[in-house]
Amino acid sequence: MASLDDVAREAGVSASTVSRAMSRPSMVAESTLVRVRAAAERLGFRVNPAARALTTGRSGFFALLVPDLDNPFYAATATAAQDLAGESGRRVIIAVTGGDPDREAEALSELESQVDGFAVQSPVSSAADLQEVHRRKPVVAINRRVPGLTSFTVDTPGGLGTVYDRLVELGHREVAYLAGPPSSWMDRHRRAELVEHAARYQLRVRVFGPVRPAFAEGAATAREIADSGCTAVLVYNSLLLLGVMFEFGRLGVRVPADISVAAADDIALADLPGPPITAVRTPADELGRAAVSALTEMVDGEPGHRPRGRRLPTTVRITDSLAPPRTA
Amino acid sequence: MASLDDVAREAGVSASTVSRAMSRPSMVAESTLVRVRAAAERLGFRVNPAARALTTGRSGFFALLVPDLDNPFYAATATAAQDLAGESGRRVIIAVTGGDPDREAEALSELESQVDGFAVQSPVSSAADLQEVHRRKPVVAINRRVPGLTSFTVDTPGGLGTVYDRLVELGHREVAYLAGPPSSWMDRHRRAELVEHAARYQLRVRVFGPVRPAFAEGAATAREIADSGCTAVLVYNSLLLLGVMFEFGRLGVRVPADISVAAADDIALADLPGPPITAVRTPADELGRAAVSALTEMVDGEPGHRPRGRRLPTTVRITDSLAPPRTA
DNA sequence: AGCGCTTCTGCAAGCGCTTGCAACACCGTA
DNA sequence: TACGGTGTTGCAAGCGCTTGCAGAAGCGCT
Repeated sequence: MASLDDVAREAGVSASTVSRAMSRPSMVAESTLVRVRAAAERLGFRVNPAARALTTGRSGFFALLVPDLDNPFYAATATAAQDLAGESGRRVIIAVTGGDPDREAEALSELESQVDGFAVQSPVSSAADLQEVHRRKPVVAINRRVPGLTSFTVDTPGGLGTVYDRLVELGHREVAYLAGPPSSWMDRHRRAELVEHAARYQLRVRVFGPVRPAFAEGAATAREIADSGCTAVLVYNSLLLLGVMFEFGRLGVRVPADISVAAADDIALADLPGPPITAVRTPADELGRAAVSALTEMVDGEPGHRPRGRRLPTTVRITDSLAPPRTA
Repeated sequence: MASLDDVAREAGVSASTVSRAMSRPSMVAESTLVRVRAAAERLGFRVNPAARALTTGRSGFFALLVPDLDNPFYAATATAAQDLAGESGRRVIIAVTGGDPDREAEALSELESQVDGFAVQSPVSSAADLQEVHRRKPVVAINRRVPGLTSFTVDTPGGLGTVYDRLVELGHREVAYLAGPPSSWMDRHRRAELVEHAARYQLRVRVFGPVRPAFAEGAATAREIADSGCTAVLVYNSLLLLGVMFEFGRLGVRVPADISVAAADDIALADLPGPPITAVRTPADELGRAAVSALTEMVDGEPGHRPRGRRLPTTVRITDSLAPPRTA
């Protein structure tokens, strides 16, 4: 593999000039630039990122920690993050933590010297630990608000509020909530919202789960929900809801005639044929992009600067998957 | 961040000794080792991978190129690959290519200097291009046999054969195949198998799709399949099949009374409640592990060595999702 | 002609680590 | 006692790049 020196020799200039031609072309005379580029081309030269990282202290990597990859929500975030990072010539290293605090901590410490910043999706570490890392490398939190860190969340509770309202309006009194993983900050948040609403409107809420947010888990819980007498069910995420509905189909439970359904995200529901399903649309990709762009800002901007976090708004799609309760 | 030198000073030895204590402890006297380790601990020292990469030419990264992350099959491969790589202290960089030859080529060339080897899942590049890269960095192919490269595939066609046999035995004459993405070598392979079987048994096969292997796409095609008069349907992957069955449920099409179903992988079907579904179980995780272990072998072993590829066997689960055709 | 500028380039040090080589101590053996 | 090992350590070079500094041109001005 050709090195800077090889190119320098080939182009008849010094290595420094080649280096500058590569990373700060504006510092180099047009004519030299052309010569250097030609030489580089001829030799098939590519800068060695490890060497560059060594001198600059920047690796060109961001790390994205995700609980798992099976969840399409995370997959979407990851994909979007990669794409945006690519635009500034960076890569995103995805580390799967399984939602396990130990693995998350391990990934953080292990990657600390290899990346320029962290985006932690649904972090399970303590705020203190995250802040600690943040003292050395930019850290942004996704899907959970962490004091002291730039955080991006989604206003799912707000969106769900709209759904509850509609349910109340339709006359539902007995509503099921199928909960996601207990480690999820988001899920806890939503349940709090639920309880509050319940109190306000004299809804009775029955919580099912918690479960892994997987299709099969949804399917496995469907019967229990159907038998519970609840006239509507809200589900932690769309994949789970598909599982639930899948099983409803097999059990002969009709939506919405027998039971109303809604999900807290929209990912897997997006292109479904037939009558649309009530969902709180959560911009997973935007979450990924926001995180990367915040990291980029921190790395490229002046040292102390910490971009503002945001709570991304959701849009709620109310459809005929919500109907008056059977007995009403 | 503490460096080797800092530790050396702290422990009262030379930097070389610290280096050896870190990477080849057996070369260092027990007593020194203890001292060095204590010093390192005290200073919170971690070796700088970029610096190490610079001298050794090894980054400790493998790259895994996948078409997309939404497909649970790929997600499973990726997760397994990461886990195994972790055992030898390596990381897997996941690059999403979208199944696009250009992006695949770009990822290959961009990552070439940053990783110790490539695992390319369902490669779409030409064999020549892949071999070219392989001349400089180990490359293993997953899900496609590439001459000159260690390749790992799954014997899905073989498994499907068993399913066909069973269908014929049950009296089916008109079978649907819902095809996956046209870029998929595997899919082409399966269709070839299908045609061959069809000829041999006087089956009539109707191909639907190709479609993206996503739940919604399956659901979208379900009606067409149901209306086609086929008495059985084989589906490219399990996620698609779930989509199909989901819609069947809504359409009132009963499985297996109205139509028999089977899928070419088992991922999303695994923990489903209720009567199991006929599937060719494809060991996605094993694929990921095999690839990583081959790469490891090439990197750690002697230069010219190229591990043998394998075609992983599938196990077929025949269940009551296959039944005699309605009209039979 | 001489001055201060700006623009471009090269020198050389250094990023943090690995590793071939040589130095040294210490051992058992001849 | 002298010798070849063996085991342990340090020296120093070097991996490929970046960057502060200073020198060399070239410029428009007075």
